Amino acid sequence: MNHVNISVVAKKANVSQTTVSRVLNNSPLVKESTAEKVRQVMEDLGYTPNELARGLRSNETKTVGVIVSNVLNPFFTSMVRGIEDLANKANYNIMLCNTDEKAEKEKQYIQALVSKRVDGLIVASAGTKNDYTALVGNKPVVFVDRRPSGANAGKFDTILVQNKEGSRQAVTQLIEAGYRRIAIITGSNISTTGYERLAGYEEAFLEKHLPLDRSLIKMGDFLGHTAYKNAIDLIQNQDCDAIFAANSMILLGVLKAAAEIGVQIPQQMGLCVFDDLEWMEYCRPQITAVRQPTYEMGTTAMSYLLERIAGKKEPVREIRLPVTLTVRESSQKK
Amino acid sequence: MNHVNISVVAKKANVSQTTVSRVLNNSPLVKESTAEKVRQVMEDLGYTPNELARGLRSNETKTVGVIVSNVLNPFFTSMVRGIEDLANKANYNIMLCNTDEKAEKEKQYIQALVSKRVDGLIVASAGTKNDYTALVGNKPVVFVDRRPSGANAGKFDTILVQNKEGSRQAVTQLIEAGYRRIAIITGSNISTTGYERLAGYEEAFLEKHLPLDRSLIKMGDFLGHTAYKNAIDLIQNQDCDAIFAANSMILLGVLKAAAEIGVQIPQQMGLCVFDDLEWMEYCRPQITAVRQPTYEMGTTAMSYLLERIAGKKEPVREIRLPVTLTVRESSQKK
DNA sequence: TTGAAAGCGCTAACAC
DNA sequence: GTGTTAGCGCTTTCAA
Repeated sequence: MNHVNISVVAKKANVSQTTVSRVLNNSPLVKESTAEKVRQVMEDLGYTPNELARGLRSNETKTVGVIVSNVLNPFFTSMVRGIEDLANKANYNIMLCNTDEKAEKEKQYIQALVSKRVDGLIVASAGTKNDYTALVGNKPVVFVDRRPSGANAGKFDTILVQNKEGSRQAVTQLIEAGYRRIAIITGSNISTTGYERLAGYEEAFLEKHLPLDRSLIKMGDFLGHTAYKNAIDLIQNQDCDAIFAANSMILLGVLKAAAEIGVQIPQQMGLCVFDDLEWMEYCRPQITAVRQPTYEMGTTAMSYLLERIAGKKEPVREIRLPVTLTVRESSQKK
Repeated sequence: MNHVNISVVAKKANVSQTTVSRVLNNSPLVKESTAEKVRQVMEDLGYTPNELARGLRSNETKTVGVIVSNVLNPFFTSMVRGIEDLANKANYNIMLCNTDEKAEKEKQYIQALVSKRVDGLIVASAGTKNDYTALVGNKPVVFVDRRPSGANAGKFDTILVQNKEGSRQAVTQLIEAGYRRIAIITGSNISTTGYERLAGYEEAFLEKHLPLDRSLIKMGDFLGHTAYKNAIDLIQNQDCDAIFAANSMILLGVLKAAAEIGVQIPQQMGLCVFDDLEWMEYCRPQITAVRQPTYEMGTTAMSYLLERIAGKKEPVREIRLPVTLTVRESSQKK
């Protein structure tokens, strides 16, 4: 901003830079009267410490990087808010990045953030190709939502949800409601979320001793780009009578397709989604959804990260947060 | 990360630090063969330039601060995505902050970001109490969504939408659809969004020569905290037959109230909202909404900011992006 | 309780 | 084309 730095303050206050620095860091080694005088001068001069210089010297920036696939996905929005709230409480700022699920973009972001010397990273991994240890060195990283399968991925704390279980419950409920040709539209099978949600779907059929029709499984992307097209195909050509959308971005595509074609939900087609949003309760038909503790995922990830930044050396943790199915109108055949 | 810095690279490559620095900055002053050698050494050593040191020296961090009231509001989510996309293209990172509309929190964020030497700031101002020039000095700031009325606020570029016009159109349509006791639930009257949307509401009544009933005007908050309670009161005690929600967070409270009380939309009550979200088109009843170009607001703000960072000295700009009303089921009495 | 001085990793005159 | 040198603004020994 202006050009008042620590030495200007020091001169004006007739003390050394060291003393000013001590006041800045609340060192108890400074006589209270001196400290008071220095603070007064700081105020008068409108002094703002340069955190770049501080960081350069002390190797901590009070900044963490947050890398998600797309903050427009309400799942990530809420997680990011959880992260930011805790970060703010701990006097940290966050740098937000969107990868759009592209491993290359993710890699570039990580490099940029490491160069900017963030104290740690929270990553919803886009892919498996990145070798995280090579990228971040010994900087702490917490993975959220997905466990990357790349090299060294097992060396970092990871926060997941009960994907398989949530998915199994949702599909089981559709089966019990009387639907039979139940389709799933999900994202890439490479990610934990992708294959675990698919696994839950398959398990539900197995448990009910029902046959699995592979043409009812659509693997697109979690960004929702291909969901509409997939839904159209399922409804028009595959004779499906229910769709399980593996996240809310996919659901939007399904809703669009259903509205266009004019299928009645839940009479002609059942519907269910992984990730519960507020409006799903208020619209008609209300939409059956698997709730994930998104905000808590964020706060948990951030609290883990803060512990690692503080130097915690305990073994790597992987936790699964619980999900809950809320059955609403869209999955109940009249 | 590790301890390889510019001098290590220089030694290993048998050149000076200057040369390494030049290679880093793609200076044309370096012989290609030398540059190639240096690059090779960098690669071998896994060298990552320290942006803190660079920023300290060069006074630019390639980082901008983004301050919104709440990223959970899809309006801001989309704007943030727009900002981040353009930032990424321009090789910038963003620091994201949520103020929850608290002037004090906003002030602390600004101070922190200025200390961290962001190159500029995009702010959806929480209040009027902050003197932005005092806070940011001569650092560029672009205001979005709201024009702060505080000291010196007129010195910064500002991106707004046609609040009054959008609101007027929405309420006019409700009137023309036959609703008469049309209520508005809006946020604080201090913000541009607050008073302009209210002004549009009032103008619609004036134009139609209809009386204005002050008991149908509820001024709560844009975070949506008080919307439910206000909606309950309007429906149960004020005999209102339509509600205009001044943003989507408020709409959720209204929907909740309507669902609980069991009023039929649009037969018993009309509904309309400022800010159009994808699901509003797919749920039943489809919700009439005023669309704002949220993503474009973000990219526009960021492009303005980049210009200012680059040193553009032109007069302060204030622009209004257009809004469009999409009439759907919720505002059409059968 | 305070200060002098070195140096974090980099860039930018200025010389050669 | 390349190197020498002096800081950017701060923290941190070490000494007093």
